[in-house]
Amino acid sequence: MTAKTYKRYLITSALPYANGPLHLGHLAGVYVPSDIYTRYLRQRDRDVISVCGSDEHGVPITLKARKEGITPQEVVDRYHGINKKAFEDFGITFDIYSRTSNQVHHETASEFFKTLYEKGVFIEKTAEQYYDEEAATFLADRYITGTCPHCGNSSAYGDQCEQCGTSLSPTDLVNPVSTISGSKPVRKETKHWYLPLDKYEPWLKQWILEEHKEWKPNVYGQCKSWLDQGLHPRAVSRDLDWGVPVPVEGADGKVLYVWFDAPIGYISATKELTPDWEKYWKDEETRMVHFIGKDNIVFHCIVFPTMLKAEGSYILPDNVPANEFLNLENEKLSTSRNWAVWLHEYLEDFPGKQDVMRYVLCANAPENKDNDFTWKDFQNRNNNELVAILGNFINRAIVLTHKYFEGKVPELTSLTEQDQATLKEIEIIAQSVERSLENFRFREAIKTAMDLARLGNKYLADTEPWKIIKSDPERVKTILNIALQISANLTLLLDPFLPFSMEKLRGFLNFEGRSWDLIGTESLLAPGHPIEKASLLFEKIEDEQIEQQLEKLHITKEDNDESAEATPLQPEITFDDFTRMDLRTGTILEAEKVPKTKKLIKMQVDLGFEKRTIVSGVAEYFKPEELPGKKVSVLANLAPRKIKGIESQGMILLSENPDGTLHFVEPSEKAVNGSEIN
RNA sequence: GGCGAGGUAGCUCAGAUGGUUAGAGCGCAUGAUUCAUAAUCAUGAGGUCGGGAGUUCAAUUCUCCCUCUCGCUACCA
Repeated sequence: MTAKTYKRYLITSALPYANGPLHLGHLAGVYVPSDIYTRYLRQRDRDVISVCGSDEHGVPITLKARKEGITPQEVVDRYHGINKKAFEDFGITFDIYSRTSNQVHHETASEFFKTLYEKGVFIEKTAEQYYDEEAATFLADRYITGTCPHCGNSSAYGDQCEQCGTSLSPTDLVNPVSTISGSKPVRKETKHWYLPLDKYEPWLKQWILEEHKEWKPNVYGQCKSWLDQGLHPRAVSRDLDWGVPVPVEGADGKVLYVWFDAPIGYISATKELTPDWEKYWKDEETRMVHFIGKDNIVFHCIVFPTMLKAEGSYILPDNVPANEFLNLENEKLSTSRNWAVWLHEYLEDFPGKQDVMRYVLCANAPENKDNDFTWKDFQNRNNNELVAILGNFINRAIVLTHKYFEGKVPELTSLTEQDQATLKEIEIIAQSVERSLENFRFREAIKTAMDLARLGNKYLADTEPWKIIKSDPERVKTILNIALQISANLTLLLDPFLPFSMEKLRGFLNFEGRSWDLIGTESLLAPGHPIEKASLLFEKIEDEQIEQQLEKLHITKEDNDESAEATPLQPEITFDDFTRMDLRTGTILEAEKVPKTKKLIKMQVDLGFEKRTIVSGVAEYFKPEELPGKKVSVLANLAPRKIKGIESQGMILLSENPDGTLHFVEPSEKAVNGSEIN
């Protein structure tokens, strides 16, 4: 809660990375809340702009381009287009949806770097890195493959071995190879710039831990965790040819690291939007709010503020209402496993139902913890809430008006106590919604807003106009007038949440009012004002539609299980290569968990001619007590390696299923310990 | 293993600087009602607030330990 009042608002929403399409998780975590908040502020006639755009730099995009044989620009053009359209289709109304590959951004980011550079903010460090002489370029970690020093996988990447999951540094690799030219890279010195986050630690502690105790617990806690662990300088440049070039002499072939470059995208988008951009970024009377997912907390709460602080002339975010993650039918969303509801596919299956999804995602937003999206819940909320409560109330009010008063708003005659209480309630509800929105409690806000429709239903049920129309038509005039005023108020109150449906409802009512301040007014519709015949605001979603969606996911799951993308075959080796591996049969004698680790088990393995101690990371799938007696295959001549202080003398062979489960490669019972495996 | 977040009715979630009968929506049951997309309205049944110990006159709310889920981090096949 900010005691301070602000003149204007700058809303930023996390820049989606332009190497894939958007799914429900993105919408629920970031864009629906940010859009609701922005629409609300606009409706209050606040000076507000909402900026977003595609994050288009970074190594994954260059890799995707290489894989598909197109340029990085072509990759980002494609997804920028798709995602921009998806946002528009869902009514996410950014004032600008820009992109970091455009010129304004390049200039802005470049200038920002230069300012910090000239102020002497950065630390310069020179380190050895692999260089491809044929391609005349330094190699990003992902562009180098080689043999993993841990598991012997010969196609490990420079940053990680996907076979054993170890994170690596390129210099760890045995026999490194450049994936660009296939040549053997050489080590060469290269200079990089680092942002000394550690120096800003005291300031960050004061700013966040003391001055922003009102941030959400998940955000505050995450920041505290980082600050308590101690911050380290972070490199802001990379050797890569895709990105914003480092604007310093002698920095050829270097670009700004994508995390440095991306948040500046908020600034450049604003610049592109308005020549007045500085008043949004450099005036203390602007309230800046970052909408992000939890994966971005550290960048928006620690790194970017540090950059802004170091630059000196920018304001800092006042709040960062980060959401947690959304699961789908009880499983984590996953782009690579296609476990997602893609925005464009949703609209194909449910055309015109943007608001239904907006509603469900807001009502069940992962505000405090990870939440689950299920199709059944989607159907229930649509049928029981949007259709039964909201749509039905509107329909009742309009149908009755046509039935009794030829579609003209009847006049308000005398008000009973209940009438007055009902009208008063509108304002109370509106204030409550307002409070929730100001505090970024969107699920509470939408629930409260729906109470207005509930109020309408209750009012009709209590006053029973259909009963008294014959005995007291004057009274019915008042009743329907109030029911219609509630409907008009609903268009105002629900507009931030359900913009498409409220547009439609305004059409039914021939109502043009948009201002939030009108809410609570009891004469939004003048007596005699004509309204249209109602069509349905929301329609029921049938079981078959839900089953279809579940079937779709079911198929995805089967595909994943069965034809799980076969990992590409390793490069061919010779028979000699093979014979260098000494594989033996063994039996596990004892096994115990290595203390203070999550996955490691220490085993004694009988190889017949000797006993070995082997440490293996299988504790997540096997209990130590079930291991003794198990036959295993052992790579016996692997160089010993110290793991958690224990020397592991060899490696036990395991196969890994697509779902990550591990299984021993078990020789048959008849195999004698120590026998060679050929 | 360390750190952070979370574990509250069948489901999805609120809440409490510790204090009388712990809340909402959906679902369920019963009743009312028919203007309405079999929609609505009322009433009700459901919870030893993850488990254990401690502090206190009093804990679901504070402290400690344990456990489960998610994330970050370390270690790692």
